[in-house]
Amino acid sequence: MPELPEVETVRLGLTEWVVGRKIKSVDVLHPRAVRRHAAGGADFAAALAGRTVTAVRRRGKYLWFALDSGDAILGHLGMSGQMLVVDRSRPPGPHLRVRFAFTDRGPELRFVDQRTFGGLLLSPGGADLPAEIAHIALDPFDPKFDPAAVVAALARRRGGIKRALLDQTLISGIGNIYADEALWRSRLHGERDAAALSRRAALGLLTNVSDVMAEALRHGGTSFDALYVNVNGESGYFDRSLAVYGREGEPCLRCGAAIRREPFMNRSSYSCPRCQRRPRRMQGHLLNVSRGKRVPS
DNA sequence: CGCAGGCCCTGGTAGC
DNA sequence: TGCTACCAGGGCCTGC
Repeated sequence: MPELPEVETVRLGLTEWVVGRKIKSVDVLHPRAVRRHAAGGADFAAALAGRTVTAVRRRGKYLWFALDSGDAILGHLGMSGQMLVVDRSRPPGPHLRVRFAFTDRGPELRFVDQRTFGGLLLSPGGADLPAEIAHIALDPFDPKFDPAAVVAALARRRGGIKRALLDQTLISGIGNIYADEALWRSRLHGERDAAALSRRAALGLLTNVSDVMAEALRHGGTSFDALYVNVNGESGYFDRSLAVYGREGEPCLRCGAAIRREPFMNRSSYSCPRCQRRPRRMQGHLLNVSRGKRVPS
C-alpha cells in the first residue's frame, strides 16, 4: 500500500524517466481512473498532448507532474496504483488504466491500478501546488514541516492518536503501516487520546514517524504484497524491517510478547499487548463486547 | 465545525 | 472442486 515512502520512491523514478519529455498522446482506458477529472477522459487526453513535463512533485501521498503550461497532472495511487515506465512494445497487463506516449523514442508511462482507488486529474494552474490538494497538510519530509504546530494541533484534537495520525489534514503521508510502526516505537496504543499525550510524547511520536518513513525510503519502500512497485516494477524491501504490521502472533522485537491484531476502522491495527497498553476506559469496553460481562482487572 | 462511519473496488484466499 | 465470504484500505462524502 503506497504511503509516503512508496510515493516518494515513485516520484524519484518519475523524475529520472519523465522530466523534460514531451507528451505525444494519452489513452484513457478506464473512466474510473479519471473520475475526478470532471470533463472526462477525452478532455483529459486532449489537454495533455504537446505538453512537456517540467518536474514531478509530491505532498503526502499525492504526486503531480508539473507541465510547461503551468498546469499539472495530479495523481493518487490509492491502494494499488502503479506508475510504470516501460518499453512501448511490452504488452499491456489487465489493469492498465492510462497510457502516456512521448514524442521521443523512449519508454512510455503507464498508470496501472487493480482496485481503482487511485486516479488522475488535470489541475489547471497546479504546477506548484494543485488547488485540489491545498487542504492537505504538510508531510514530515517537507522542509516547511513544523512539528511544534502538529503537536499543538494534537493537543486540541478529540479522539484517538492513531486516527489523528491518519488524518491527512493534520499531517500527511501516513497510512496504516507507518502509523502502527511509529506507535510501536513510541510504545503508545493507537486509541490513546491524542489530546492527553504530553508534549514530549507527541514530539517523540512525530520523530518516530519521520524516522520510520525515512528508513523505509532508503529501502525503496514497503511491498507488503505485489501491489506496490517502483517505476521499474521492482518491490521495496522494508517489509523485512516492519516491527508489528502484519506480524500477528509473532514475538514483539522488544519484549517477546505475541503481536496482536485488532479491528480498527474496518481494517486492522497491529501492536504489542505488553509495550503498548490499551487505555483503561476502552479496555473495559472491549472486554464487555468480546468476552461477555467480565469485569476488567 | 469536528469527528465517526460508510462506501468505493477487485483479486487472492480461507472455509465449507 | 466450486462456490461464498472476507480481507486489504485511502479518500471522499454524509450525517450527527
